This record gives sequence, C-alpha cells and structure tokens, in this order.
Amino acid sequence: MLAQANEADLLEATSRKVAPRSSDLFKVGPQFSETRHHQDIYCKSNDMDVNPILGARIDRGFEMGETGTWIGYKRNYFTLVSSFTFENFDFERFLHNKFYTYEKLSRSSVGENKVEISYFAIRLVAKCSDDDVSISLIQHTPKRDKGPQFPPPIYPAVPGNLPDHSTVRASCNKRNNGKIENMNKIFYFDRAEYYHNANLNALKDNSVLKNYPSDSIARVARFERIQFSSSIRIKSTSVNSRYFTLHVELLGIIEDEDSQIQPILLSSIETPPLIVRGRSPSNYHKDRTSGYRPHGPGH
DNA sequence: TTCGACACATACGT
DNA sequence: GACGTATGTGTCGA
Repeated sequence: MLAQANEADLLEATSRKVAPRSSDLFKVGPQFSETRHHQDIYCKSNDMDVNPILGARIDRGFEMGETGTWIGYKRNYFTLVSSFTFENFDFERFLHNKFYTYEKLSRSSVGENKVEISYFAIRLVAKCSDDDVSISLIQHTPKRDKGPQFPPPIYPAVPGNLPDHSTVRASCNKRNNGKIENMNKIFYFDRAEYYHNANLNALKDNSVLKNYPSDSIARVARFERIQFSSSIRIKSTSVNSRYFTLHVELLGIIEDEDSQIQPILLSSIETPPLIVRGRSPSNYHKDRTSGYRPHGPGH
C-alpha cells in the first residue's frame, strides 16, 4: 500500500500530462507551522492577553515529490485559504470587544507604544527560504492573460473556521448566484446584516467591528489563482534549486498620528521549504522511473 | 536559457 | 448533452 502510493505519486509527478480542468488538481499541500507570535494582543476591556491561532491550508498547486519535498510549478496556479481564531473567544465575544497592541519604536528609542487595533487583516507573502527576502506573488482573474494581474489582496478579517478542502474545491469557478451566495456565507461575514439582526448600527456599535473598511468582511481569506512572479529566479546555482516558503500573517491595522493606516505584524505561520519548478522542458515530460534527476543533455 | 505571448486541448459548471 | 469557460502546458521568437 505504501509502495502503491509511491508508485502513483511517481507517475503523477513524472509522466502524465494533467488535464487543465481536472479536479485532481486540487490537492492538500504541506502543513503550516504552529502560530508564531510577533506582537502581543490585548483585550481593551480587561487588559487580558489574547492568544491568536492562525490556520491555513494549500488546496491546489503543490504535491509531494519522491524525496518528500513539496513541489509546485511556476506556470501553474495555487490556492490557499487562511483564517484565525482567538483562544477562549467565541465569535460573539470577539464582536463585543476592542483590542490593542504595542508598536515597536524605532531602533534609537527605547520601549513600545500602546496602540489600538482598528481591525485585523490576513496577508499572504512568499520568501526565499535562505535569506528571508520577500518574493512577489501575483494573482490572475479567471481570464488569465486576457485580464489584469494584481498582488494578492490583504483581507480585512474577523475570526473564522477553515473550511474543508472539499468546500474550497467546490467554491471555485461558480457563476450560479445561489451557489455563490452560499459560498459567501462561509467565506464572508456580512456586517450590515449583523447590525440589522442585532438591532444595531455603526453609530451604536463601539466594538472593533465598526472600524472595518467595508460591510463584507472575510471570515476566511481565500487566495486563488496565485502564482510566483514570473521573474523569480528558480536556481541558486546551476544545479541546485532554491527553496521558497509561503507565510500567512495576521496583521493589526492601526492609525498613526497622521491618521495614516499602518499594518503591524501580530503573528504568522509558514510552510516548510518548497520547490518551485520553472518553465524548463526538463521539468515536464520526464519519463525516468528511478529517483534519478535529469540534468545532462536530453533530447 | 528565460520570458511574454499566443495556441491548443480538455474537464467543469450551467 | 451542448456550450462556453478556465487553466495545464506546448511552442515561437526575442
């Protein structure tokens, strides 16, 4: 059974051409690390320390290679979802509170500055795993080449639960309004609807909720049709591939003295090192049946 | 060798 | 089941 699985993986990874719309393209990728904390979060009402827990899953675009490393393709899309919760905070409790953190002051000065968090947000970044240098990611529309490209959005977000892999799979490429609406209930929180049902409005609300920039607020940040920027260098030497990591960051958005919006990195999670295969034909129609890596002159 | 552009093919959603 | 889409990947030429 193990041998069988390996054989299947090998076939998958080395020979067969993949149909462009096959649902097999959805695969769960590598696990993310435990949440790492960068700046503490406190609850305003009682100054209690709040423990954020970030979760994320790659749902498309990476598969495990023969040697156990995770492999993606520069030319192909990947999909990633992420959400966060606060330990011991159910959703209602979150909605009735405000939070603050400390802003690191410049190196020359000492100490930290207490700042209120206007709202929370989730960001996706990629880094080169050697030097921690940021790598740009881009997002396509369904029109791909015919549409514009953007950097992946930073999602203003409230706490939420990560949907199943199958839910993410089912959420892609929907045009039917009813289906889209059902998916939106999973991926978004509707503030206007909440205010209506709770007999509240933005004037009466004095919680963190009122500071979010729009009524449609992510419960789950969904990053679809993401690719590594076409300009990334894949090799560190002519032989060795570089490794990349994907990081999901929980940000606290604050307002500085000049009412400028500014993100503070509160916590993050990351993938293990990833290989991104480039466009070289040697990364495609391989037919070797051993673990041998081709790099000599081919055909 | 690598990249942008265009092309072809094929499973999916409606 | 037909039709339009979305997307992996083949290819050309700078």
